[in-house]
Amino acid sequence: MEKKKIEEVFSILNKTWPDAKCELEHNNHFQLLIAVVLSAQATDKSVNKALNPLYTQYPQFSAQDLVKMGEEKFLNTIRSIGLAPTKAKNCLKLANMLQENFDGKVPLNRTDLEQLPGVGRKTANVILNVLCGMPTMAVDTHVERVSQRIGLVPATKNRLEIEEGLLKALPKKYAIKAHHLLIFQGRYHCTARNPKCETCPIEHLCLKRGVVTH
DNA sequence: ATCCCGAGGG
DNA sequence: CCCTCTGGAT
Repeated sequence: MEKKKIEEVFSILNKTWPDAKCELEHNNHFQLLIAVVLSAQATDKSVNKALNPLYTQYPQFSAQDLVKMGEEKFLNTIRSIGLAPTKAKNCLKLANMLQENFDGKVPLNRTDLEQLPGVGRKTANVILNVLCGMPTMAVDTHVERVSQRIGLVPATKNRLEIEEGLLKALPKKYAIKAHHLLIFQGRYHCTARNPKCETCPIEHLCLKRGVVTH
């Protein structure tokens, strides 16, 4: 898609969702990291629902607190989230690694983040974007679907290609916010099933134009 | 390519 | 009932 049209897409998305931001509740870096790890193949609503009681009771819940709590108890608090046993195991190991290697703090660079269990490129990109204001592009199910439907980048299922294509095509003005604009478009409008094409604010710019098949 | 796997929506 | 959700590790 031409640069001018891409700029128009993000301009409209920005007007549609001026307050687009991370919707995972957290009071500190560690809580956000845990929330993002738990959000894999799960809605942020379900993650907030499971973590809210914990974070309300312990507003500064930290890596040390999670280690003290233990895997079994933590698993019970997150049971309502899909893939819970794997995630609980990863979170405990992650908390231990933070204690041992990073003074209990969340490392704010890609290399260290991606060494942590349950943390891959997408999660690292979210952390760097939300906590550091870095212009990263976390490509998840929403960003992949939306950017492919609109035609922002050439058709591919390779998420790294999509990430690089988007970063190259993005107007710098929206470099930091773009990720959340695409998330909101995907979450509330360009949904996987039954997308609301009839009332889509960028329908006239979309490659699909209401002929989405899946 | 396949496995991990619960709630919510349609 | 079936599909989807801010993926990651093997």
